[in-house]
Amino acid sequence: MKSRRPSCTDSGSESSELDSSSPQKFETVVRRRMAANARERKRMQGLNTAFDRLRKVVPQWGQDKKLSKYETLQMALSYIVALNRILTDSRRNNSTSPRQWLELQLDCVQHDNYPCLLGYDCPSGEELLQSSFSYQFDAHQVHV
DNA sequence: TAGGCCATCTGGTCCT
DNA sequence: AGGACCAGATGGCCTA
Repeated sequence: MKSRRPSCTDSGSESSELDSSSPQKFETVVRRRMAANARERKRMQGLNTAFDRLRKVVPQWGQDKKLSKYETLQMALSYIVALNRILTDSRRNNSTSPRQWLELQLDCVQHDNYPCLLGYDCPSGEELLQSSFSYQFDAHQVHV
């Protein structure tokens, strides 16, 4: 848990909602607000857990730093599209030999980004996928 | 020090 | 009525 903003309802409040006439009413409002805050914290923690799980299954080539939430979503989107493309292409070229299929995949390669693939010296599955997968970390854009 | 990212609070809206 | 979800505001931490 990171830093917490000084809380209105955890201590005292300037919220208009708290202009309650009786002390009992005030107490009820404060209790409700605190419960709502706790629920919201829990909800956001659930969301963050989901992001962490997504980060684990999404590739992070060359990124030693943890992906931001935005980057994680962009990467996931790009990853799904790339997988889908590979699946579609492999079905379409069912009759071709593995070598021919590989060559077809390499047609999609962005040669500027992954020059190692040019010489066919590292056509592993992951690199093949990477080649048709071009989420730009710095540009925050998907190019598939 | 500015900017990015994040956690938290809060009030509004919708749903049960 | 109360919970879930959302978006805006705010302030802390970190890095270039």
